[in-house]
Amino acid sequence: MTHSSAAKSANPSTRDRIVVVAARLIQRQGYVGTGIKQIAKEADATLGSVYHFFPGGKEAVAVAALAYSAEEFAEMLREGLEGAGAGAGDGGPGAAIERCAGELAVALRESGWIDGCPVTAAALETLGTDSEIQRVCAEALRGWERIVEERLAAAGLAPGDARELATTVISTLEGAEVTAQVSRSEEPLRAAGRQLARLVGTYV
Amino acid sequence: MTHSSAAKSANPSTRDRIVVVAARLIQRQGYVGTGIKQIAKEADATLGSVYHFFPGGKEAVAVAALAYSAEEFAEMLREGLEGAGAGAGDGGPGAAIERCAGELAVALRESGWIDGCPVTAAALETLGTDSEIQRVCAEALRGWERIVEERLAAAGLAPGDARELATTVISTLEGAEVTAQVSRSEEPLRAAGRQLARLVGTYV
DNA sequence: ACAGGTCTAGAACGAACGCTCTACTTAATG
DNA sequence: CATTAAGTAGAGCGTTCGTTCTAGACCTGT
Repeated sequence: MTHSSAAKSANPSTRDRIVVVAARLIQRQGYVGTGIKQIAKEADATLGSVYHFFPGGKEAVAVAALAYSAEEFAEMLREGLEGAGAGAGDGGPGAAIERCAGELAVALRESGWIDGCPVTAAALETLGTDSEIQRVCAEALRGWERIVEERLAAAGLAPGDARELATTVISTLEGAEVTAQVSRSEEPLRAAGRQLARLVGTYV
Repeated sequence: MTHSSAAKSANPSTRDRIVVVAARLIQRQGYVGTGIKQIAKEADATLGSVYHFFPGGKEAVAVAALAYSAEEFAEMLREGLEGAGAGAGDGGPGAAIERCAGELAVALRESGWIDGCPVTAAALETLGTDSEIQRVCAEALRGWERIVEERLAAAGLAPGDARELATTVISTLEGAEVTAQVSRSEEPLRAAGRQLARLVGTYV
């Protein structure tokens, strides 16, 4: 780790401010819809600073921003899932996943339905290209799946079941988030949480 | 219906060509990433023609294109689900949904992983705005949910269950499609299909 | 023949895009 | 104090964006 890796300290460096602002803007407006100049302005930086820290230009900024967003989301996922022990005392992994979906729903509503999944928008826009952005998004999804998979395995599921279920959990949360944003309602995420809990319940 | 509503006839009108081409381009590159001039060029039309048929400009073209894509997808969904009768002779609605997921996976692979859900990309990009595009995307999702809901209700599910399951099915397919595109693999859609079939099976 | 829509054709506009460039200020090191 | 690197600052490059505009081609009814 370097001396400053986009931490949310009280006095973030210029580079960190650029990464954090870019992450938020890309999350809301997508990769194509977010301009370098807008990033610079909202991060209280200048164009010169942006190109100083990211000689690779817009794509390099986006890669750093997406990696940051991905880790942020992974953290949220880990915290949300760790509450569920291996036993059934707290409802098991199904209840934990349902709780995660609920948290996502609340956060989404509080943001005015605009702060959705940080990588979906960027990933879809750059599908045709062979950009580095693709790789970061793919890694993010794999990483999130792995977190869920380990949680399910810890709850006693067979490795194959845990793997396939984890993939589906991430896909469902992803899709439910989009549906919730478009319909401006918590219900898709709530429904997805309940159904996922029911589905997980059929394995334990 | 008018005399020509973007039908795939042998001699499509200029307007229809614009709609079809715009639908495909927006599906692949998103709303912001697709230019009016690119649409005109690939549809063998001129800028003048585009603005003649769509005085509302780019947004009007996108609205027509998304409505067309939405109906196209709805058709596919209806055909995929109608095979499943009310009885369990053909596996029931769960198997039908799994078959739909399989069809999506094949079509996605054959397109080189670029022809995903026609409305997701556009919906995410225009979330912050109060554009008409939003409304079309929301209606599309609701329409697809209704198709699945009716299919589940016809299979004997309670109205409440059918509704909530339908929402989850659409969300999951949506998310699994994105995941499949990003990871360039059929597996997310296959897994989602199997898990959805299992989930539906717990109701019948 | 002629008038009046419908449709085609593309030049041109102002704005915004990503990016490059030079000039300036600050900080650390000999 | 001199030197060098790091970081800040923004004007300006060429390009592309969505849109507007004028002009011509085509068809139909009288």
